[in-house]
Amino acid sequence: MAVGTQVAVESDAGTGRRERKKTATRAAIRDAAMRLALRDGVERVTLEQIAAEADIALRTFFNYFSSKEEAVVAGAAGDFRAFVAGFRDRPGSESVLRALHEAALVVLDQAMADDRDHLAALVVIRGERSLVPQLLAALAAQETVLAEAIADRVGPGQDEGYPRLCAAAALAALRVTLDRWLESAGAGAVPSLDGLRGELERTLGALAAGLDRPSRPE
Amino acid sequence: MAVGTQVAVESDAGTGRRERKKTATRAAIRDAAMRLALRDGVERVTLEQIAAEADIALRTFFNYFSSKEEAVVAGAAGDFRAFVAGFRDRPGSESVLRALHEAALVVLDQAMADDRDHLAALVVIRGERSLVPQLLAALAAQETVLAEAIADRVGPGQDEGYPRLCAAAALAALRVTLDRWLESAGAGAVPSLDGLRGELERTLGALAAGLDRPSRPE
DNA sequence: GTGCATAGATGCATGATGTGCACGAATGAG
DNA sequence: CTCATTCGTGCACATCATGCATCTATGCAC
Repeated sequence: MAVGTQVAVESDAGTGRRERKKTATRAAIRDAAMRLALRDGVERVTLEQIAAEADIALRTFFNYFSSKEEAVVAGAAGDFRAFVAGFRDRPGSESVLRALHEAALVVLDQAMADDRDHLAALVVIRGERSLVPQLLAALAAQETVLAEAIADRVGPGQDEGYPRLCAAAALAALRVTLDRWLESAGAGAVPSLDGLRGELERTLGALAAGLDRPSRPE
Repeated sequence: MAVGTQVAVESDAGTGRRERKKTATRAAIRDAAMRLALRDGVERVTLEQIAAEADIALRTFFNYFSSKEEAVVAGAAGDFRAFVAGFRDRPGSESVLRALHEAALVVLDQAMADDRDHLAALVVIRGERSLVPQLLAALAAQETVLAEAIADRVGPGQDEGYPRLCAAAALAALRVTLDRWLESAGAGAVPSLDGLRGELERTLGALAAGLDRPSRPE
């Protein structure tokens, strides 16, 4: 490898060649899984194919992921982690939901700037029922982390249950918003990012304003 | 069978012996899976054991569930469905969140009155990481149904995204509340149902009042 | 009741998944 | 260079999951 080979996406724990190789292998597997799943459908791809595509032994696959689904979802899961990490970095002047909103926008921008196709993962997942559980599990894992971050942000001595409730509701809101956006994509190509931004604004606004509604009088 | 043999929990589609046998078999498998999972741990139970316990052929298992996890989670999934169905039955005089709250209380009461151990499922699931995805998937499935029910309740022409957002946030809130309650159970026995009721009240109240909070000034 | 059409249960064969174990090669530390 | 550790790999094995063919029970029409 020459000097400035390729990019340095993801969290390349730059310490030592070993670590670098590991993250590279992990990325290779993830991308291979995604590529094949996109081409043939998740169900019709075998681990053997993925291993071959990533140029590793079948047995090695399990050193990185415990199932095919986990590998395919890994990309999206990484974005979730980035989102939560981004939330932590928001200035304390922003309220909780404001910070969540801004963090979401930052992740969106990063995803667009990145070469990897972040949309592909979501599109595949939406189309394949078997991936939903894994995606939700990845989301739930971040929910715990996010709850801690929220607890740190609002400080102690507050409403005991607020952090987890807020984390769960916020992630649910983001999930629904993203889902509706992808749905509206459906036929056409990428439907304006601005539409997504607007939806985000409205959704989180609704969370802030309160979710109750009267029933239809009739 | 004599006159009043046993109970009639679940949704015994009472039409014909065939349907009755099917639901009975399904329940037998579900209960067998739960019993064995509770005794030995989900991972250490094989489908063969479950099939033997439920007195069916291994192959037959797959006529009812597509995986061991699905069978174990089936009980909880049924409660979710009951909850959403109960929501539909709430009078139109109640606001959306009010109706959700009442429906939750009704399901709780039913679960307590029932002979089947509804808590067991949740306890097992909490303890076994591999079940989380399946549970979340079951919840997500009901999220769609709930969103439709909410849409019907508030009537058309409203905020386009409200039903799904509300459904997702409400189910997330219920999940978190239940989880916190089970967590607090931990050591001791069943920690007062009234505690759970109170938590529910506060959680849904928070959803109604709005979730934003200022960050810690410091 | 008789006979038919269909749904469900079962067995068999087979591919795919996932894990424990052991060995060898690459890596990093001294 | 030497050693300890980590990681990749092959092998064996149990389990999971599905498609196909077959057999049986059920429901229905008459």
